[in-house]
Amino acid sequence: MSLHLYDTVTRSVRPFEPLRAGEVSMYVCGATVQAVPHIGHLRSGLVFDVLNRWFTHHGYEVAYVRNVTDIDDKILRKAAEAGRPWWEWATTHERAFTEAYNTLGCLPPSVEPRATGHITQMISMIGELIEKGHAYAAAGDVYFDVRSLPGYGALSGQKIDEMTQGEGEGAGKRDPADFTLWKGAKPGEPSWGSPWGTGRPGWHIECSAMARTYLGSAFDIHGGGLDLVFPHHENECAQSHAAGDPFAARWMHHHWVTQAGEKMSKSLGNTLSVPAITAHTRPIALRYYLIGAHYRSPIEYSPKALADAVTAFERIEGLLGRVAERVGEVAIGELPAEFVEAMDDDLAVPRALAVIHDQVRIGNSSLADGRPEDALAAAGAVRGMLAVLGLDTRDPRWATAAAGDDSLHRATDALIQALLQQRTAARAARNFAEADLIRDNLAAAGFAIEDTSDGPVWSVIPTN
RNA sequence: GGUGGGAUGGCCGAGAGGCGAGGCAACGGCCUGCAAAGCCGUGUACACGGGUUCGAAUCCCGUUCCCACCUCCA
Repeated sequence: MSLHLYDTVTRSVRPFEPLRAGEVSMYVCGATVQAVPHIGHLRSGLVFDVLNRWFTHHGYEVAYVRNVTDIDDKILRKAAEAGRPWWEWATTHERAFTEAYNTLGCLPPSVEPRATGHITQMISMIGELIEKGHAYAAAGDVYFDVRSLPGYGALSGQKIDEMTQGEGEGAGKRDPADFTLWKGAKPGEPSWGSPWGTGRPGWHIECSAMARTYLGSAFDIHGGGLDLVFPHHENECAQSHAAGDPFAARWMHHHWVTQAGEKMSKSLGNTLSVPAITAHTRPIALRYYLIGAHYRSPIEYSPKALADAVTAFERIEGLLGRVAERVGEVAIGELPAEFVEAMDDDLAVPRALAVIHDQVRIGNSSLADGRPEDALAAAGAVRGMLAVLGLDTRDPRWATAAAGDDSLHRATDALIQALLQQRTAARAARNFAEADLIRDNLAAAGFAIEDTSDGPVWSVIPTN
């Protein structure tokens, strides 16, 4: 089966066919940089990172745009509360997001355009909308005329007359459902010049303008969190269609991270930052955890679930380490067919992980049964699968101080081998008290010892 | 009020008419001086009530409960 992906518009999984052969264009709504990121935000980055990697695996040239909303009401308000310039506030938090994405191994997008860098494009698009009769200026603001576009509401399944309300009052608004394209300047707020007076852009127009700038009027995929379907994506879609752009060929939305059944969000105060977790859990294991559920299912966060995931990942690492130690270098191998099939089926990562664990068991059995070549093959497949998910333990980005430095490793190994020789001698003399003392001392220092049929093997105990 | 998504064994989490995904935990066994790791084995799970069917966790009808979006939100 070829690559199939779920499309929010048709509410079904359908084959993926790129607009241009061999290329994928993808626009993802990134962060509004008003606060530090929590693991829910990172899940978003992770979902599209895995998709991006999978496209690359299929040989596509991917144009991946993830925007940064660096001007909005909350940024202005929070910066003011903190007594800091809004641009500094935005930059500080953008940096925090970048760091968190990097920590979890997200490959950087092709471009990360900022809203404030594209005011010109937004103004010209708003001009087009007014010209075409889909927008109107009123009292320094410009609104999109929702009733002027017949298909409005198709993406989210909303009907204008059955909605609770629009985005709120607004002086010259014709319909409560109309939304703001341009906000007239208020004293003390940043503003830019425009044909309708000084002001700043509304939220939705930035994505329409930036998607067009980088991906053209038509592109393959538009993605984001489920909560963006309405109003954000509905409105983007409306603007771009009204301006004459075919816009996104399909839409993908991921679920979020919940705690006690509720969505993790700033306003609920049930937020968990990335540093708060990486203080006790290795980033690669956190990535394994956050990637492990299907992207359209919620992840119910709990420390227990995270700890279980860490243990499960250590099982995978265990095989890789064991084979490397006892057989030899594990190269990145071919992907098993079932793995490819799972990934092609709307990114069924849970099933893909099951394939990894099956191979881990095969590898371990092979090792136990004395079939090193089979073990090496299984480990290679495992490494290949991990690599495509961004979980390759050998990728330099995950390197830790202990494992990353070759000379340090050699020195450590020499010391430990000397101790292990003493222990082996003690065991041969059936002096188990001494043998166990050596093992206990090494454990206290952070090294695990395993007695295998090939002799003792040491490893660093992960600090999570 | 409108629109979506859910409820799966002790826990997490897939699946979507027949063959018990996978992980974690537990228990038994093998291996081991003891460990650790690993391997083998052990579960009659699908919110509830009806129905369709040779067969339903999966389809249909009804019920209960939960969550989200319709205001900013990944």
